[in-house]
Amino acid sequence: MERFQILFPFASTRSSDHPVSSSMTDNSHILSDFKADSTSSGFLGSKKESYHLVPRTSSEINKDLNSQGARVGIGSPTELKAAKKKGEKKVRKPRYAFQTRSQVDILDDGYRWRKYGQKAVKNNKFPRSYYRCTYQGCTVKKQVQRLTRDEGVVVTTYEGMHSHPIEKSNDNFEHILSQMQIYTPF
DNA sequence: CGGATTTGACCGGCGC
DNA sequence: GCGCCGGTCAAATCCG
Repeated sequence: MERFQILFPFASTRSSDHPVSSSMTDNSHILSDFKADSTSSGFLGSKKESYHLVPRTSSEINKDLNSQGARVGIGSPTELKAAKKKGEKKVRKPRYAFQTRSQVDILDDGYRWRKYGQKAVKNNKFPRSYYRCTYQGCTVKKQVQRLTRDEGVVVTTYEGMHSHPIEKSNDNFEHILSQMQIYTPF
């Protein structure tokens, strides 16, 4: 349960013919940016929430980069303290943050999302968008935010796990393949 | 007409 | 206790 890659077989734009191109080469600096920001940016750190990044050795980071591009796993319990209804949801929800180089904010992962909010973020000129999975009974949420520092980078934070099948018809192999190319520089 | 967005209001937690 | 801030709600609006 500590490997979250399965959450994200593919991430891409739905209708664009060309994948998220851009450079997978400067991932290294993306990661370091991420870390640097965590000290002062509004996204991480700051207050309580403290999504502290899992400590990694540089070699591990390298492995990650090799496997999939920048990915940051975060296991910070967002404990919702008050079980508002009947004391059912005191479950801590780990959040998982991903960084992706993309021109567009909407990364379609195969699930259906309904936007339920948008807020301006401090220290960031771009707004953050809040989405909820529309599958009945599914409470998975995600936030999407673009970095001011590098507007080519989109940070997606997932909260919760899907316990249902993907809603999209994934029979479009060509599409999937084109998505996979993103992660395979060779 | 029904479902998804938009957008300002609202709310709870935390720091001062 | 008050005000800021991040997150959510919900009414109005949009769009197929």
